Amino acid sequence: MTETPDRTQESNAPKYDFAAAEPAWQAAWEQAGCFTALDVPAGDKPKYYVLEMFPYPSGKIHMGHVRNYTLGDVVARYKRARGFDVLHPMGWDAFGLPAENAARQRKTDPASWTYANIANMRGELKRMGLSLDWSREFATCDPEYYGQQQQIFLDFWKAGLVERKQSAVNWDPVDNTVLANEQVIDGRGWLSGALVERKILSQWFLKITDYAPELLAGLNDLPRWPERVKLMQENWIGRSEGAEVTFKLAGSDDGITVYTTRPDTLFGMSFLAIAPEHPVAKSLAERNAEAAAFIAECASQGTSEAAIETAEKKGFDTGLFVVNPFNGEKFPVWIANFVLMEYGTGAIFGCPCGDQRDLDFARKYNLPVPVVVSPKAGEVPEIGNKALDGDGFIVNSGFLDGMSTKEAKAAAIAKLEEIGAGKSVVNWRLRDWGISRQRYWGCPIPVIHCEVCGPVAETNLPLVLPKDVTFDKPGNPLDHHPTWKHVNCPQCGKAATRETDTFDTFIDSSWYFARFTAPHAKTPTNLSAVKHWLPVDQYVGGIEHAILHLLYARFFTRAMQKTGHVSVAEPFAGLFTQGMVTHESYKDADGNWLYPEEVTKHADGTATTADGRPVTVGRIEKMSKSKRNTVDPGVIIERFGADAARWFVLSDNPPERDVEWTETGAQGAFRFVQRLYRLAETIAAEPKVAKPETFSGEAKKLRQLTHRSILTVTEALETFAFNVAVARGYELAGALVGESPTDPALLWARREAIGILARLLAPMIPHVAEAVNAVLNPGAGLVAEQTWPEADPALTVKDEVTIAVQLNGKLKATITVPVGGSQEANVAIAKAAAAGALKGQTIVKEIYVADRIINFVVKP
RNA sequence: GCGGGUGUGGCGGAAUGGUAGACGCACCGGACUUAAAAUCCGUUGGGCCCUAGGCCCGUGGGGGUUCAACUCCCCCCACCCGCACCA
Repeated sequence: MTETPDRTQESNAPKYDFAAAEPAWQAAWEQAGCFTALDVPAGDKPKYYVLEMFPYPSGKIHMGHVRNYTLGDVVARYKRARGFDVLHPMGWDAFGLPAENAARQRKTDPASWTYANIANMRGELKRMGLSLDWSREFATCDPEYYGQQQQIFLDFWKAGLVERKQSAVNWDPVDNTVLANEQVIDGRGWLSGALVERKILSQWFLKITDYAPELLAGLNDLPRWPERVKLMQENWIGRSEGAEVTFKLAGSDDGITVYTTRPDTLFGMSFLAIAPEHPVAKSLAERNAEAAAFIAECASQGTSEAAIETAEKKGFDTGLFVVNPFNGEKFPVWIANFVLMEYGTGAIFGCPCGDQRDLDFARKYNLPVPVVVSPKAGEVPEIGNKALDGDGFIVNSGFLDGMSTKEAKAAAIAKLEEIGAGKSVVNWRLRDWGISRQRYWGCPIPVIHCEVCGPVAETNLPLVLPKDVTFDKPGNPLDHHPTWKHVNCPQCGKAATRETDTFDTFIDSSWYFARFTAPHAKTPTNLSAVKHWLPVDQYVGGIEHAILHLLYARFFTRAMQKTGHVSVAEPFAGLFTQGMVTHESYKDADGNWLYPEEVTKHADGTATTADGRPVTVGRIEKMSKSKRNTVDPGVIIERFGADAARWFVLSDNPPERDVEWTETGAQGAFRFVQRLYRLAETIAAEPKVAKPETFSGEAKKLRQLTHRSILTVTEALETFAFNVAVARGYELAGALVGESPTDPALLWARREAIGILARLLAPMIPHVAEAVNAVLNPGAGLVAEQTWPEADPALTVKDEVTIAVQLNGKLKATITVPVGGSQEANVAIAKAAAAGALKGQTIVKEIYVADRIINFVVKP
């Protein structure tokens, strides 16, 4: 009892104990059921569906998740306060390669690894205080989910949206395994190091190309999508108008058909090039060893378009010739590694003067470069190493001479049709969606292959993955399984084989947003629920998904609409794409990457390891495990609290840009949370006064700031300018710092300000907002259940304005005048204010923009 | 290679074609303290002039349109995202 309390320690302790408060407020929200929604709500509250891209359960949340889910949570909490009935669910994109890799390395099975990761990450997300309806949670690897997905696939099949086609995969000839593109490094298998081959397999496809026109046109119905995302999708779908032209092989009745968008340049032909997989190339390879060798070389380039296009342009002269239908001349046929079999007809005609790639190819193999396009009508320009790929005028081209490229296209097509050598066609870059994966940890494709009946639908869903699989040899464990694939045909009863491929995981993420509306329905969707909740009003995720995931989901939704599973065509009415989270990277003297916690930074800007070895501070890069420049959100939340972590990821820059995580920034956020609570305690302890009749001076100014803050924060939240909302929060809080006043009007205004501030910031820092509210109004309800503050219009109108006075556009003075003052009066004031600068100058012109600027154009 | 984006103080960034640098971080100075931390107050784009005060330069680089350009147009550079089997 004689112990003296350590006063130093006590005064050092933060007043706001986030570690105790945050879980307590989370429990209070849960108990009040603030965030649960009904599948089919009664009543007439408007609905708002907020969704963030669900995470892959890698084991721990990362800063990208913290940012993504905080952004979505701000929207969800804000919309709730605005009176919307909000649906804000969370789940797990749980199938995929990492679980199989973990199974191989650690001898665990993918399911238990995945579910353990989910359990851990669920805890971390809950600690963030997100306003999620956890009752809707599911993982895509739950049989309850993927069984419904199998049903959808069978419905698509019946509806004619599924087909079986040949397509190429990356084949590792040593491990006898199909490789993902990311497992191919510099053309070699990541584990075996063997040169990867292109191998053709029979696979399942969804006919996304049937919807190409709709997917393109539908972009016009998405005003709340970023323009750049729509542009990327438009280019990806790649509608082009051109012509198919058939070139007769010299001395044969056979021909090669090319697709071209430049029929106007047919007279500029220099060669014809075909893809290595083109039938003509293949048949040549059968009798020509050199051709076969070249084709094999091309096949070692891998399947990714980037790899093919960045590879050195190479060709093989087949010795064959084709005849140009316009001028009857003969041109050589080459096999070229940059011609894609998947695009157009797998063959092009080469016009070097009008296409850079063709020109590079012609220069490399010394092929002629006939000039047929000119920027000026009638002139024939010199072509160096730069092709004239823009619009212009046609020269040296017979009947096309003198026409613009646009006119010539139409004329050339008309002629082709007239002579029966070609026709006008619309071509799409978009290819059908190959959905077969030769892997275990995915949704089994519910098909049985019968020699008599062909492929037949599995009748007993869900078709569940077998658990007794081994990962001790390469390849697909489903295929290795001793019994799983051997079944009887559901139609004829004869012995048959199960499909051992699983679905592309992009399918899992193409309808989860629909399943969230009724996650426990016995059918894929509950129509009443999807009708009520879809489309998603605000979708939030990374820009890296701008094309594939979002396009697949748009297609899948249309296909589900056709098969009666949903009632809308577009899944996401609003889209926001966030930037990445970055951090400085560090290397030691031996060039090894170091984690931030291994690095000590010094005042002089240098850095060392804990034991004093020098550290090179590298570039700021996207947080990634390989560069070790990651910061664990769990550690950050433990040190600074969930609110501080949320505040920091919102504060430092606009959400669509990359954000750099910095220790000092996190500390700053922590201090703000503390300051806010301290302010509330200070103000709560001030005398409570009745609302005065009038406000003047400082009190009026504070009230004006408070009510303008309502407008500015509201606008910032509506437009995703969360960093601006944060700045306004700092501004209003800053106005409340300092000694407590005695003026009753100011006391009243301060109490009003801190209460409104808490509500304005609650979407961003919900825990401390509750704490502030509780200390100001003990016993009052939760902020999470309050409506959004409303500004008093009388306090938000500006009565004075500061106008810039410029000479020749350069600022010379500012004047503060009543809003709406007359031009005459304001110009007179401006002349007086800038009298010094105007001395000896003649005013040539006055530019007057009311309430903004006065610019005197002057001459000496 | 192709498609899409980004670039503003020491740092993150703000700015309907109209006062560039709001707000924050960091730094520096002051108050409080035996001291430190925390907190509070204040300074801070660069250069120049003799103070008051004023002048010049300045939004990746170069050109252009305009009374006025971070903002619009053209060319270039650097970095980032995507490229169909990573999610």
